[in-house]
Amino acid sequence: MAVTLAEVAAACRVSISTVSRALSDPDKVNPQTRARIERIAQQLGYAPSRAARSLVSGRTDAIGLLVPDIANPFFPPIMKSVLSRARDKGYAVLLADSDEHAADESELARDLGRQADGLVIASPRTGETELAELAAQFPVVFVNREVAKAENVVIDETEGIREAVEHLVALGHRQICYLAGPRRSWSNQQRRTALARACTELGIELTELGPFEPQIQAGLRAADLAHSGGATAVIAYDDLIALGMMARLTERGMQAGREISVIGIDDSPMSAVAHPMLTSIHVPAAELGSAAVDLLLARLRSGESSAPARTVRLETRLVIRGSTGPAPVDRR
Amino acid sequence: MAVTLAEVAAACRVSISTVSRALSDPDKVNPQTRARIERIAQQLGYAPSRAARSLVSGRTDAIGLLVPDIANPFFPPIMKSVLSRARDKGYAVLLADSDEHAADESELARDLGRQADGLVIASPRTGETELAELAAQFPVVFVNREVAKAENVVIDETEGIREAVEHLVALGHRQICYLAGPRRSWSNQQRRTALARACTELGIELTELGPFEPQIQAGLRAADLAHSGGATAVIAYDDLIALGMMARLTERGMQAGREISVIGIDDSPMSAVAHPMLTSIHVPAAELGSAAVDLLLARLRSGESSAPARTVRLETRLVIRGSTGPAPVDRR
DNA sequence: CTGAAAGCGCTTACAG
DNA sequence: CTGAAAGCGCTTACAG
Repeated sequence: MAVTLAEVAAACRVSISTVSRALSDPDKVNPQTRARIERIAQQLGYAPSRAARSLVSGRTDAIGLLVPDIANPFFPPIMKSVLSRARDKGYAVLLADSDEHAADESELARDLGRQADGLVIASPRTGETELAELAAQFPVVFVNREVAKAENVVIDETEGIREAVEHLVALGHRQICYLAGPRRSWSNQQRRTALARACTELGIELTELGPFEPQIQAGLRAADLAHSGGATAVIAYDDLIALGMMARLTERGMQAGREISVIGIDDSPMSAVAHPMLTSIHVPAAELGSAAVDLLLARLRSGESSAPARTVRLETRLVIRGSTGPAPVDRR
Repeated sequence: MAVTLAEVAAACRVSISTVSRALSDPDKVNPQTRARIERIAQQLGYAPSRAARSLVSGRTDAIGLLVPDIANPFFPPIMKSVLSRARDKGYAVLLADSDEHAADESELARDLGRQADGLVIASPRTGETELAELAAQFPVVFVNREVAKAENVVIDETEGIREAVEHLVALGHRQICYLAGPRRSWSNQQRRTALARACTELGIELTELGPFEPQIQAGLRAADLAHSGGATAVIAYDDLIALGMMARLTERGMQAGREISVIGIDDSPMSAVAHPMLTSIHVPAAELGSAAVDLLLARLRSGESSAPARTVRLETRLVIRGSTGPAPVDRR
């Protein structure tokens, strides 16, 4: 079917080796014959067999990307930057989605790992031990989770969360409710810890509801719970929960920023759709993806063991919009 | 590094051929030795080299998926169903995103095609001729676009659009404005044609604005244009434009379903976030993806030429929510 | 600068 | 039922 090196060689009346060199290591070949070979290869529509090349090189020139849920708007921006960075560097991307099933992550990752040179695993829910095993087996970079001795790209929400709490305090809120994400989520732990510290330092009372799945549906449920609980301000685990909460408030004739203030985390593009627009903690999604690819490729280049595992930490900041406002007087 | 057939063979004291057969064609091998081989292969953690297998079989067991923009919520549900169906059938998925650049599609598709057994291309913007060339070069299934002589899975919006127009007529609207999508978009053509016919048949006046990019931002712009144009109802090319329009209306103190009715197309999950919730034409995204994979694998199995190209057509229907309401009396 | 040859890890007729 | 051998399409020392 496809044109092979042998056919090009025959057409050029040179050996296979020469064609191979002319195409992949041009300096080692006479400029004139090289030019001729290149021309003829072009005419014949020669494209090297990936499988053959891979068999001898031991590389696949592909990386695997594992995500818990493509439909969660948090991930597409990360994925897009992974794709574009990978492509720039000559790598294809194999995709898998665990559909939020922690139990499937390991198997999916292993399958990907077998077909790729390395893996980028976003927001894994799997236990630390299992992830460490994965990282021992394949070159892996974790995104949005810090696994000991592995390479990670994480979000440092300390600053963004502190800004959020200060913002609420300035608006007169004295009690904040955290709408927790999945119990086993690493970033949920990070966020609640950062929040607890900020509240303590600023002398604010902190309560918690949840856990909630990172889905709009869960946010609807959260809204009624939070409101009946008497909170004047909530910070949600993510934008989806926050947006769901706002939708439910509106449905009940209330409005975020008036009866109750709502802050999300992620600052996904959807924030602009809600009314009022969602105040959210901005997470640099694009950098998350490109940093992950850079880290992974650096590791592949350095040949496994050499460099010590690194964790890249990206900053967050608060983006203020309409869903936060003064604490209502009667509830303050 | 990885365990090879030869190592397993040595450990079992049989030939490579026997190990190969025991593992991939068990019937051809003595049950007892087979059991022993399987056990030892397992112990050694043997996993066949994809590259080697691919080199002899000529297959990659991967399919390529090309999408114009992962961040557009229309695509993730389709992608998820492609991923899950492909996995069920033992195929990996290579992903590429053209970032809405029609000019890059062909090259991306060609690159994917070289590394996969076949391609699923969603909503391509490229010209018909070029797509036909692609389809001649690789096994391809187009999603959301009908390319002559190729395999396609498309949406038949006739029914959904007719329901939408009937719905608006019942609410007293007599003039509908279509917020057009990208000029070269195939589904934009489909939608405006279906809309024109429905309006003619129901004696409704149809105007058009645009083209607009399928993004929230474009919807904001569309809102002011549509409102100043005097329309009492709009049908947008997709949910993103519709949602952007609603956000802008709210910003200006108006509300969809009151001053102006808004209908989207796609019925993406985001529809539930807006207030009021968006009336939209439901598109069966999951079926779109699985049908595409089924069609592609059928083609791969049948070995190219045999079966004639098929087009699978999926039905749409209107989902009524709060963004449509009676035509305002003063403008009617 | 160029060619012959070995080898990457499998699968699969072909003998036995 | 099992083994020896050829071959899939490349790359890369090794000679010349």
